[in-house]
Parts: sequence; C-alpha cells; structure tokens
Amino acid sequence: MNIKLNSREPVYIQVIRYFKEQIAKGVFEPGQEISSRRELANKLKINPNTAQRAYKEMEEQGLIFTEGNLPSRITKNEMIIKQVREELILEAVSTFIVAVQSINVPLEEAINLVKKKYEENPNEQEGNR
Amino acid sequence: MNIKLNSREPVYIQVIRYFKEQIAKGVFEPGQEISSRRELANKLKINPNTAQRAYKEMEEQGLIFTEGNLPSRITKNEMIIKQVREELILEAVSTFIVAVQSINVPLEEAINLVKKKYEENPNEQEGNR
DNA sequence: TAATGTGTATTATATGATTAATACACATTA
DNA sequence: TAATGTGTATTAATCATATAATACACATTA
Repeated sequence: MNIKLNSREPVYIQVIRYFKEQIAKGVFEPGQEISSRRELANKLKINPNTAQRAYKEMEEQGLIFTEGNLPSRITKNEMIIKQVREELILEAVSTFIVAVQSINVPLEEAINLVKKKYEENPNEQEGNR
Repeated sequence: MNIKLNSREPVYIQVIRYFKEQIAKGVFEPGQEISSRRELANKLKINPNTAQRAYKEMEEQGLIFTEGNLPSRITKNEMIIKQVREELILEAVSTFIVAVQSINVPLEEAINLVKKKYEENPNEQEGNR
C-alpha cells in the first residue's frame, strides 16, 4: 500500500486510480480479496465513507465485486482488466499530446526530452519481477 | 480567447495556465497589453474577482506587470518567458513519465503510442504561422 | 466637470464537493 | 448469545472556491 495522497484532488478519485494501476499492473490479481472499507480507511488515515465511496464506484465500473457481506474482490473479468490498462495508457498519451500541442513543442523534441528525462531517473517503482 | 473551463479545477488556476501557454507560444508578446480584469471576466463569464485573483498571482510570478492604473501587460523579461515555456514542457514530460511508469509500460511502447496517436489527430491548434 | 474605465481591496454570502458521524442488517465466530 | 467484522445507507458538518456587493484612488476623456 503505497499511495501518496495529495489534497488537490478528491481522495476517493485517487484511491480509484491507485486500484486501477494495481489492477493494470497485475499486482492485484483477478479474484483477489482486497482490504475492507474500514481496513483501507485505517491504512490510509481516511474516513471509511471515503473508502466506501471509492469501492462503490469501482463496483459500478465492474473493477471489483462483492458477494454478501464478504470482503470485496478484484474482478475476474480479464476483459475489464485489459480495458483498465488501455484506458490508463490512453489517458497518459492523450494528456501528454494535448500538453505538448498547447505550447507548440514539436513532437520529436518532446519525445527526446522524455527519453532524456527517463534515463536521468530510471524506474523508481519496480517491485514486480 | 479560446479557453474551455472545466469545473474540476479552480477557475483562476485555469486562467493562469492559459496565459502561460499563450506566453510560452508567443501568442501573447512581451509588453503586449492584455484584457482588463473586468473585460476578461465578461469574455469568460466569470466573476471579476476571479479574474483579479488570476492576474494578481501572475503579477506576483512576474508574468505580467502593471503601471499605475493602466491595463496590465505581458512581461518584457525574456528570461521569465523562457522559464515558463520550460516549466510547461517539463511538467508535461514528468507527468507522462510518472503515468507510464505507474503502470509498467515500457518506454518504447509508450512512445510508439504517442507517435501513433499524434498522427491520428495531428495539430489541432496551429494558428500562429 | 462629470462620466467612464483602469487597478485594487475588503467583507460577506453561496455553492458544491468532500468528509465526518452514525446507524442498520447480516453473517461469522468465540 | 454476545461480540466482531462485513457491506450499506442516511444525514450533518466542513471546507475551498467562487461569486456578490461595495468601495476607493487615479487617469482619461467626452
């Protein structure tokens, strides 16, 4: 559990993104049991309702599921998992392109900067080999 | 004046970013007179106080300056303008790298996606040739 | 001179989103 | 049976932001 919460963005949104990233990376595996609302709230020092809100939205999006009053689990639907991954990638790519175009930086130059910057501080978060 | 305001982010922040982009692109030239607070508020259908807040911050950052009670102007300090441009580029690059790393997408793959996506919808906003 | 248009400042209010505080039903288990 | 841990739901409180309502000094201009 390695989330850094910022105050600029709603906490439940940040929680959802974190889960999406873990799912996309495969750190959270299909069918895997996840922390209960209260447990997550404790870990992150947030209100249980905020955790609940995040979980509720994730459930609506099919990312997790809940049977009875058992702890929720990561979806077993591989299609959804694939979509999450693609959504995150697409979002990153789109954001980058929009930003670059908005200040008229040529694509090649922007890509070179990415490569350079990437080499400067390579892979901070590995952890899954 | 082509700002699309979203409701997720403070309006004055969005206004500041817009000005930064225009300055970085050179659309707003050094010394150029800009809209008055009230005029901007009218154009964007926002409150004059919100415009004032944006301008005040930009003044503190040295992006614009005001002499007496004349309309404010874009800074003539080329160094600052250069810095704004670099700040925006660096921000875009960093955001992209963080996003890509957070889901373990190899850099090469990410860059290829950028190139592909870029070709699909090339330069929407030219306008300054 | 009066009107208008600048920038600037202060105080109060409204709004919407977020978070907090509780409560309830249910199931498991000690 | 009582306690604990689930998910779920409702209502209240908090908070940052935006807006509203004014006011003032100054300069230009009709």
